[in-house]
Amino acid sequence: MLTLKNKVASLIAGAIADNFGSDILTAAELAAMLEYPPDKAMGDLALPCFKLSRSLRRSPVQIADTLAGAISDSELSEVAAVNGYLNIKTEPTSFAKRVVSDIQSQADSYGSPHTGEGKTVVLDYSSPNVAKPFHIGHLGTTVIGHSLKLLHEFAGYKCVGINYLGDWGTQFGKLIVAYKLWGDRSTIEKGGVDELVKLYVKINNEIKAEEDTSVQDKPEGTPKHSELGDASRKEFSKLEQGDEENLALWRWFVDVSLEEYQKTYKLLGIEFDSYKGESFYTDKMPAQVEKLRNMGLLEIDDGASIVNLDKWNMPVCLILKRDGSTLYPTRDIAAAVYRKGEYGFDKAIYVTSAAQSLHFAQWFKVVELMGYDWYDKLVHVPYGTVSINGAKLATRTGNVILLKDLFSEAIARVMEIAKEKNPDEEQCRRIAESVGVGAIVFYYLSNNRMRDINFMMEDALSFDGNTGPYAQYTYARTCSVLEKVGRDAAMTDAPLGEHESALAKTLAAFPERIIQALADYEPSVVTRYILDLCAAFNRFYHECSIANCENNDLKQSRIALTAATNQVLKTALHLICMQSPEKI
RNA sequence: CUACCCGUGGCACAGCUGGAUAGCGCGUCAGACUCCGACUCUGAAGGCCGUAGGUUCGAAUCCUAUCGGGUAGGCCA
Repeated sequence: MLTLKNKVASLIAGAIADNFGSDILTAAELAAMLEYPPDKAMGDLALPCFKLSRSLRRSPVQIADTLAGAISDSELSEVAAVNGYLNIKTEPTSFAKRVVSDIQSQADSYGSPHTGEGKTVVLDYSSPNVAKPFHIGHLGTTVIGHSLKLLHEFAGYKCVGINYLGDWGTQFGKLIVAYKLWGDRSTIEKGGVDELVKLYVKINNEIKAEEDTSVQDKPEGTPKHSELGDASRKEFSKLEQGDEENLALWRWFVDVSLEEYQKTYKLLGIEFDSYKGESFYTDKMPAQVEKLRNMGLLEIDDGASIVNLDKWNMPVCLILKRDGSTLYPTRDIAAAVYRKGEYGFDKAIYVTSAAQSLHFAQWFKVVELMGYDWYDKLVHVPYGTVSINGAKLATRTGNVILLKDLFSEAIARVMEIAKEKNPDEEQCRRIAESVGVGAIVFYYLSNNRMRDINFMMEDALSFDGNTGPYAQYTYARTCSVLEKVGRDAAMTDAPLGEHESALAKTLAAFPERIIQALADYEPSVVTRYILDLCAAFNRFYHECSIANCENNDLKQSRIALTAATNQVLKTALHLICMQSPEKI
């Protein structure tokens, strides 16, 4: 695919060779030097010639002047030298013609860099803990992870989405005890994961109370103790040994939780390729521990087995507890080894909170020390923490918003508005789901993932300004216009105005934004592109009549531009987990 | 104490592989629809880019120091 930058870069490369007899810079290097001028009056592309000054041994002004006189092309209307900058303007009509015909011919694949063909990437994201609330804190990993999956698929990668469920650990011992004491099958069948959470919270409170009582009036340092805690450990140990009753309960808890998470995933249009959770890897850890021990990487420190990472300026990585049981890093290493064997990935992406950055840096290093040559294929993609309306998330104080509640609130608000326009209840429901959920997703994916996000309900559900509904509304508008005038139109030679050519330039920028989004693992690049495209289209739409345009050639061009916008918008919305309803 | 992340108009954020006059949205103020969907568009006010040095022809962007906020740091995940 020949982008404008590449084309201009090769023209410049040719001009440099002709006029300075130098080929020290390749077209690709020149393309990287090209930039977009701050003011469109200056041009559409610019080359600051300061960068060439040293290697060509001329002054920037001299270089710019020479190049300006040496470059001409049918797609370029003006090449001018201004204070050491080489400013290039495109000829709007032929440029737009090429962009739109690219979009028409490539359709759904327009914008794909095709860099992933024949490669596999596994993405580990969402990964909620069974029998714990699935709340707004999980939104980041879920939507960033899925968007990255879609982006990689778009680039041609074979993708494996893994939901690494938190489905193992001592919490299940607690849950089993709680269920046996206070639980009731039909209540849980009816109330789902919420009921499990209630049981879990209740037993944790009871254990804490017992522990506090146990040390009352005792000397300082007396170990805390609780009957329920003991019982829980015992039940978990039975579970580990394959006790049938406990295994059945555990399986059931997992199923009940998963069933509910699926509803949320369905709203987001997410499906995972694997739900192998922590439990799956329990029997795969000993081999890795053995390998570590054989390689002499393990040290015993205060009874625990660790890998010392002093040399890399990191705290020690704990592999085994004093009692010999495994830890988080152990399981992650075993999982990575398994996945490498199973999928032969070219890249393994983990999307988790930035709070876990050290943990990932540590076990990635351990994988390297173990001699696995794919250690550099592991990528941690962190994101900032979420607070709600300025306050931290806290289950205890009730400052949590469950994802299902968040989405139903959003859907309900859209329903209110949609009802007025759409009498058909079923259709109304579908629109409300895609717009309501889309509003939340768009809001979340609007900013740099590393920034801590303060989730403002009012802003997230707002319909004005740079929002999901604005983007979807713009898409619906393109559909509406095209329904009226038809989709089949090609660009003509009719001269274009500033709004048409601004739109064409924005459409042309899509491929490089996708490349950037992939390079930075940053879905917000796509979100921001969508806003740019919507703004360009809405300006065009407002100023230029499409259906009622009297000049038929111009009308054809405008229809073609609208169809191209429709195509690119649809692709882009999809890449950030948004639906694109044709009517709102 | 140590490491990482974030500090840009009242609010919430772009721009950060150095480049020409720092952008968008919300809010505020003033405008635009006999016209393809007004959930749209146009204009104005509002910022010495946390602070101080340094590198450079050129710094919001790179380096150093410092302040403020967040997160993590051996038996949780």
